[in-house]
Amino acid sequence: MTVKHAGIYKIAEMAKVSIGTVDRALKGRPGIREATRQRVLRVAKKLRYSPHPAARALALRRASLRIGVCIPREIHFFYDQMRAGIVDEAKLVGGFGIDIVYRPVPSLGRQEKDSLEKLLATDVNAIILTPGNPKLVTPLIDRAEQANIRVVCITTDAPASRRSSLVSIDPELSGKLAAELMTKFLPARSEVAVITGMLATEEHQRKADGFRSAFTRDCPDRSVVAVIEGHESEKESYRKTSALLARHPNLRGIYVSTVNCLPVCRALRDRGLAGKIRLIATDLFQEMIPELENGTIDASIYQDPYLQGQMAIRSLLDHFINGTPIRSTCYLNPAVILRTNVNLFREASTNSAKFDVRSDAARLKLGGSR
Amino acid sequence: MTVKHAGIYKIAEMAKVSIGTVDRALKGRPGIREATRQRVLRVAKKLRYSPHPAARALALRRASLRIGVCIPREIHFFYDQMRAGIVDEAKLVGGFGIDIVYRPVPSLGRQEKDSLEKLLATDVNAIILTPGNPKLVTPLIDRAEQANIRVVCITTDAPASRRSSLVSIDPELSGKLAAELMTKFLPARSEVAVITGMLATEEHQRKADGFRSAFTRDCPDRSVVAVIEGHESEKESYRKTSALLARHPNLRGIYVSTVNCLPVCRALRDRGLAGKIRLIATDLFQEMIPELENGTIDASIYQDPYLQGQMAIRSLLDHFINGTPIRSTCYLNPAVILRTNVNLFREASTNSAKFDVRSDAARLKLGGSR
DNA sequence: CTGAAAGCGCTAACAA
DNA sequence: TTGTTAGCGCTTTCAG
Repeated sequence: MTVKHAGIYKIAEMAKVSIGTVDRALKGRPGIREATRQRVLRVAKKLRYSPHPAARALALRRASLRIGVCIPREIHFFYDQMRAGIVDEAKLVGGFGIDIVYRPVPSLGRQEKDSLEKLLATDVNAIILTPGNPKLVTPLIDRAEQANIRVVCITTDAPASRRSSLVSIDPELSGKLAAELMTKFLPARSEVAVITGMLATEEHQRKADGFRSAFTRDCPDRSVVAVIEGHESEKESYRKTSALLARHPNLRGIYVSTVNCLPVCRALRDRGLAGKIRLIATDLFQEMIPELENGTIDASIYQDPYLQGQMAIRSLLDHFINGTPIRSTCYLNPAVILRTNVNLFREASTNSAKFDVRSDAARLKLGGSR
Repeated sequence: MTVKHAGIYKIAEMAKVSIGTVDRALKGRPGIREATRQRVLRVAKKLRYSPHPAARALALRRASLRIGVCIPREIHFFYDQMRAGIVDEAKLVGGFGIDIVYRPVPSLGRQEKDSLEKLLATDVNAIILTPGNPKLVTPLIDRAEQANIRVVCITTDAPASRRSSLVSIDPELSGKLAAELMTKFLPARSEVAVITGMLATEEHQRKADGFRSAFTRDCPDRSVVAVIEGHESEKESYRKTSALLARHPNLRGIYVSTVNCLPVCRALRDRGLAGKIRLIATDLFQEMIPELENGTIDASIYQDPYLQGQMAIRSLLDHFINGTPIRSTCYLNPAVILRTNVNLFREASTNSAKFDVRSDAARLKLGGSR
């Protein structure tokens, strides 16, 4: 049976006060005697009161929920998707009065502190951010949470902070998934290599570890003959890959755990090894698509930034609107992209990459200005 | 710059009428002179009027959007997920006043006409359904659409009808995806077989076709030596699989394109072939998990009924709330499930299967009864 | 400290 | 055919 949801009038009636007082009690506003507040709260609890979102949205002229978004602008193909996910999801329930306050940083970790500080001054209710420099922002995150601002980390984490939630792909799982595919692609006794960014980055380290542990698990003939750091440099990656190929003529597979797979493709092609060595890449952008289609890249482990953006907003909405507690970590399933299904991804539709930044920024103001 | 959203008062002012008249014009209600209506509508269009959802939800006592759901109860593991996706998604924006009217059929195609007819009598704004018997329900779907009720088909289609939208996995793509994985798992010159339900079902036929065409594409040494119909019967599937294995000692891979993979696993195990023959299955349910973990099943192509349910609701919400036109078909990406990531799926969390049907039904009444 | 009352944008019943 | 008005449940201001 449906619970007859009581409103503040009902509470007022039962507590023998006016709705003004009820509101004061509920919102923790001053100007009410402690005893009265307790009484009202007790009644509210008994009635299982929860505010009617539509009524709130209507009464508040301004948006009832302001979410600050502090994510990088670069790398575009990745963060544009993330932003689109955030905006789309917010737009869906825009009528509730949700404001997205978009304060990007130029790239991961740059000007993070600044941006975050500005955001904190905007009286947002929540913040979505990609910590690029966890140590630096942890104090700010903690300060936000203390000020009752929910912080959701996305894609990258600030593990030592008090952030309310993390939405991301488990890097270890990414690595393991790549490894499982690789083992299924290759016969026993195969040599493979990992190409990463730099192992000092925790995420890269964990991907590499995940890959190695899963690849060599219960099959000691398999070996990871090299873990190479490309430092996100095209040149360096190309050079090191070429050297790797020369050094290991028996190499049968490569796992590129960063976004930097194109130089690897090039190196393979230049040595006539494209399609002969199994290549598992990471994420997806336009230039990768032909490589998937021509078979140079066998598969890609996709982080789905769009989905991550959506999920971050969703958990926030569910929390603020329905009172659901936020899950402290939400590990998403990495998608496996193959030649067959690459066209189903947003990155493959030509227009998805086109963003008119100005009009997009305008659209970001969602329901707050009605 | 943010568009200053005009309300009905503004329209009334500009058109020199009262808000009552504006409402009549906008809603197509009677009791208004045609000339006036045109004038009002013109003004509204110029002002790019769109109603404030929160205000509507508040003013309407009853839900502003009623969505009828006519999906099967069986097979539980599949349709329970779909229902959960629908309910969760609706709940997220529950405050808008969204009612889900749940009118299940016992199983796919059974009592469909009846259920649908009852639903049509409930004055819903939209219907989500899984046509099990397309020919039979097409007239009903058309009738609904004519009565301005949006019909969204989910998982299965009624292609000849006027349904507004289809949310599903492209069966052909499923087959192709399985084939691509299979080719990567196996050396050249491998023999494989397909086990399906019955080829008379269009979906099964298309999966099998997709698989065959992708598997034999640009590699004529590969061959699909058999396509077997299990007719969703455990016994028949087991028997036929065993016979298949006896008949084709060189068989290297099997693609099970229906949910009926357990008898195949059993047959493989009984002949000592588990883990030696590559097995690609379809969908996911609890009993499959150990088979994935022990390596009998190498991969599964997952339709994600939960996501499909979500998407169906989303497109409806986006349409009714924001006025977005409904995409006539929405093909989702089938997830690839491997041993590594199986635990990330809802089916793998033990409690996900537990539904208290009664309380769940109660919870279905979402925002309408406040 | 508490109560009363005026909206927020829209719907729908009732007057004119 | 058109206009007026009373809410929907909540926020907020202004009086007591």
